[in-house]
Amino acid sequence: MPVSHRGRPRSQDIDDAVRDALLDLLPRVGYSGVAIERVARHAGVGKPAIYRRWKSKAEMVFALVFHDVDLPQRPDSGSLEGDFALVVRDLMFGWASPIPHLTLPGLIGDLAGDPDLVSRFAETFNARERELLGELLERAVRRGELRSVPDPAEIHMMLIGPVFIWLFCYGRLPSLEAADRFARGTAAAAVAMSA
Amino acid sequence: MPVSHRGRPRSQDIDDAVRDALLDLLPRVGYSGVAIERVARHAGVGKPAIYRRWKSKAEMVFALVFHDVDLPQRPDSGSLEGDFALVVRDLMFGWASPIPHLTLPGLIGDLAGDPDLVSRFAETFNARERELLGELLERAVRRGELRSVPDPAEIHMMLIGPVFIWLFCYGRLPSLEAADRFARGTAAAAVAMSA
Amino acid sequence: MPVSHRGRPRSQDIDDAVRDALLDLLPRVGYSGVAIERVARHAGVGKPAIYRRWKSKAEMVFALVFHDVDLPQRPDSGSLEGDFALVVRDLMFGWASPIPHLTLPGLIGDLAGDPDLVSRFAETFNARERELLGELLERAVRRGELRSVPDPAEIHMMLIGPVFIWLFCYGRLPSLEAADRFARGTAAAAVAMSA
Amino acid sequence: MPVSHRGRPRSQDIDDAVRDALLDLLPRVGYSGVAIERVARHAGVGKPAIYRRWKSKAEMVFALVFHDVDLPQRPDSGSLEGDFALVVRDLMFGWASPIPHLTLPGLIGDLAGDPDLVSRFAETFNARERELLGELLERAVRRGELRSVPDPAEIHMMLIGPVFIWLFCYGRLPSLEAADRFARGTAAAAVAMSA
DNA sequence: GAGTAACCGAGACGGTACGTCCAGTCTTAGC
DNA sequence: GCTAAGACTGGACGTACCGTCTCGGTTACTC
Repeated sequence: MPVSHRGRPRSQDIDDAVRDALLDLLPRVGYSGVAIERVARHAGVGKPAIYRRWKSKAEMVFALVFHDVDLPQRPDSGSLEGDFALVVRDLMFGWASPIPHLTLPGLIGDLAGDPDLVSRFAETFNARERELLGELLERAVRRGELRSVPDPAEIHMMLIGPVFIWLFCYGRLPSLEAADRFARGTAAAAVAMSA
Repeated sequence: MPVSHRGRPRSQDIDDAVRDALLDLLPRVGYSGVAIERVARHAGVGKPAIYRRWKSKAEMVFALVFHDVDLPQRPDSGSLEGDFALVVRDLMFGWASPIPHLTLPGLIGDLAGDPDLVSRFAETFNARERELLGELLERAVRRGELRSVPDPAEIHMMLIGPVFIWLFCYGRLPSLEAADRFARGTAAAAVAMSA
Repeated sequence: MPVSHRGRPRSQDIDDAVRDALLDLLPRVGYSGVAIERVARHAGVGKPAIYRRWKSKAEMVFALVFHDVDLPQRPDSGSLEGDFALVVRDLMFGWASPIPHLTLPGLIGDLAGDPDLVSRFAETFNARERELLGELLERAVRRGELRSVPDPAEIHMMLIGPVFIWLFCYGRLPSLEAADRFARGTAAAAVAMSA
Repeated sequence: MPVSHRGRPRSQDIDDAVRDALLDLLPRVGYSGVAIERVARHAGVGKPAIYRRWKSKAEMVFALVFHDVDLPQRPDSGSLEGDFALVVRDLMFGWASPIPHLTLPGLIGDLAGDPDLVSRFAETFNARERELLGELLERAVRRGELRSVPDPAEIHMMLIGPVFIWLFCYGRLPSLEAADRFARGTAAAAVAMSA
């Protein structure tokens, strides 16, 4: 059933132009170099058309860049440690690719000012990941590696936190060996936490 | 031997005024609300006097707020898990206090633009912490909990990463139980990684 | 016979609400502070309802404020000079009252863009005044002060022009003495122009 | 002795570019079509550079367009009426030329909001004209046409007022005959007012 | 007296312009 | 010779407003 609109409907063309402009600008000038005015100019669009859609740069970037990210399928590697290793590698390569690399830290820096956006970020951005983690942990329980399923959110933080720090506070990717060590360590941590 | 300067020496009064102004502004307006111009106005100082000392807001905040942070003494709790628990609690309460809480994510967001600052941040900010962690891990080796000392930097990331995510991506402090679970998990991870 | 309309007739309530809103806003914010949107908001009415009635702010203000101005009765003072003195005083006090004072110069400034409105303004706003002036001049002819009746429009301009300049370019009312001097001078001018 | 400046001096290039842009835009789009933003864009200059120089559009237009207007020399025509006729014709053609024609009414409309600008406008714009009128009236006294010199400001208003009304309220130039009638009438008025 | 077509009011839209804040630079004077 | 202060330029901010368009609903003619 179509929703009834009260005034003039929004132009899809503008949505598209803004998205294109943003995805063009982000890798070239980084999150802090993206200004609403610049996006508007680049998209050939007025600023209020953007402010009508999103109430801040953070909101816009979140909606257009991070909202609908699809997570890769992760095959069963046969062990919790192997499964975690795949997750860590996906994270590393996902966040090291230009747009997330240039966007994530700035976006998180802007989250401070908008508690509502924080919760949506937490929910939307991580929900699918936690769901996948849940499945993965259940497999480990079935395998007998874990006694019970720990809170996937906590495992999630233990997996992404170190990668985030490494990338954005140390400015470099962890080595593959280090990544595998993380995976091994986190697998052991999961065991300890599920006891 | 003191270095000989050509020309007028910098005024210590200005350093002090700027530091005071910054520490007054940060908790009131947050990192993003701090503008060089505003700090200068608040401190009754010209902008070039600030730009002469630090080349950006990030640099200034880093130098004045994070550079000389002293870490608390951490007694030997008798076990690796207990030692980690103390570290995690210190982190939680340290980062949750107003200035770091309002400053860290924005500062990390700005690090992206300045690779040099990233390294200094990594070195300075974490060096002492890694040193303390090293001692703590050696104690664990002596106790027989660990076979060898893992890279303190990696353990450091595993401890601070999840806390960072929790605080700044989820917008809330972990519960004390969760913090202790982290400590237990990370202790197990250290064991696994030192094998 | 009333004209037959196809469709829904205009609501008188809206006309009234708009007039009230305009007359409330004008003295408070001045001509330039009156925006169609603001009038509409103040009147609790949609903008198109206003645009459907008048094609611009100037048109609306002209129609609602200046169209139906009634001129005061002017008794026969016994001499052309005395009659002119009354006209000048009426003008002075009329234009110095809040709404015309805040409205006239802005409205005239906007006339530039709308030649059609200029003519309606010239016709409507001044027609009655010219008519009264005509009577007054005829009285002067009958009295023998003038040989013939000069063009009332020209006399009109000579009476209102200096008052306009004084009020809106010099920003103050002429003194009563000056006003009387104007009247005496213009009476002499009328004599000279009717010769 | 050159005045000592404390900070960076203003760029003459910007003054020139803004003046050029304004004088290019005014005849093309009229006073109301001139926006600070548009002038800035046209001049390739930032808006604050304009706001630093003039606090409003009216101020800028007044300063750049009307401040330094030179009045034409007016030869002695041999009679007060003839002298007035020349003044009226100068006014007519001066104000009918594109820039004043498109600018004056809007500018006067904007004066309302700025009493300070009103006085400067009154002083600067009219001072020279009043001075010339003073000379002209003294000539008439010497000729014996006037007994004494009336207030040049009042004569000024009687000359420019009707022309203003004709041009900007009636939207057309007076005929030359009408202009001459004005001159004759105003000469008679001056006689009556100087008695 | 139901159908229909025109017109209505409200509100959201796209875009221009507003006036201000701030980043970063330049100029002059002082130490 | 470097410092300090102040004024400068221009990019970006977030908002008010303009004039238009879409929409559901009302009204008066038509059949």
